[in-house]
Amino acid sequence: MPNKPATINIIAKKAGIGLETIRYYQRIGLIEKPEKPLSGYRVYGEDTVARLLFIQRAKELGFSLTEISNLLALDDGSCLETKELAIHKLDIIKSKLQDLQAIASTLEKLIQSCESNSVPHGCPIITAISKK
Amino acid sequence: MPNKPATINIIAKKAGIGLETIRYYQRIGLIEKPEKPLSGYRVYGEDTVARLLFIQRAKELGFSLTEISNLLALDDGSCLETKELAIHKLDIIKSKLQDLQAIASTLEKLIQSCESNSVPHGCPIITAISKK
DNA sequence: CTTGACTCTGTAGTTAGGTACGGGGGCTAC
DNA sequence: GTAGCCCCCGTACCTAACTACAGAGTCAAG
Repeated sequence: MPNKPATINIIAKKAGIGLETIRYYQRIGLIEKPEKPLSGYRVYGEDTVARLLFIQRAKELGFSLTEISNLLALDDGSCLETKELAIHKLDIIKSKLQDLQAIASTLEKLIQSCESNSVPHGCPIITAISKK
Repeated sequence: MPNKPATINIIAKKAGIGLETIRYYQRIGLIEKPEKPLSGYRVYGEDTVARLLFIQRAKELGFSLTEISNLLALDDGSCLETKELAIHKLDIIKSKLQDLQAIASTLEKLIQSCESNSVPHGCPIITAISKK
């Protein structure tokens, strides 16, 4: 017996994703449905798996499904626009990083001061962060 | 006439937030409603404005409202308990930082690869995200 | 040929974080 | 004393990204 036809559950496992999620992506047009045999189950190709893996990876990079949809639509050559998107995303991430670094060091200091002199009543954490 | 009583709309403007959002925060217990005069409008204090500003800031840093609720709850416990929770929060922040740093450096590499590639055919960003 | 696992389609529910609205009443100025 | 804001409360609606489920069909093994 040759390898089984790749039905939706098979590619879901290959892509490490739930099959309901795949159907959801189909509904919103993020991936296409293969032609349905007149009567039977749809069969998927490796390209679908690749696309799903791309989506997963792009999600990890902080792209929304809408942005991913745009990215995929740009695949026919418009490198410049893709770069713009990536740069924009990087800017947002960088400023988030700075904010987080600031609060991390603030928290670190507060924890240290908590260790050195026990504060009698009410920890100053809230106040300190509010004042930032 | 002295300054007007701080009704919900006044503090909404002070905190730079919609009044519907404030009511929502009240519904989910993130902020308290001041006592309502037997018949009349609720009046808010500066502490509410401060709390709202804290919430705004913490949200910008990527905390969920639930996490913010926990952060705010730190204010009531003993210093020891507060410290424990602060340390836990710091751990969370640090791992968020690592994730964001990983994302940022990946994006940076992708953008660079785009710059060094002069072929307007098959964007390296798309290609790179597809692999891995 | 029956059984059980799987698929298809459509629709409904979920969580997070709001946003909007309608009916009722209070507050203030003219 | 009434016009025109503003507030209160409850409820409904919204987007994103799923997640679940019902009912019908299909496939493959025994």
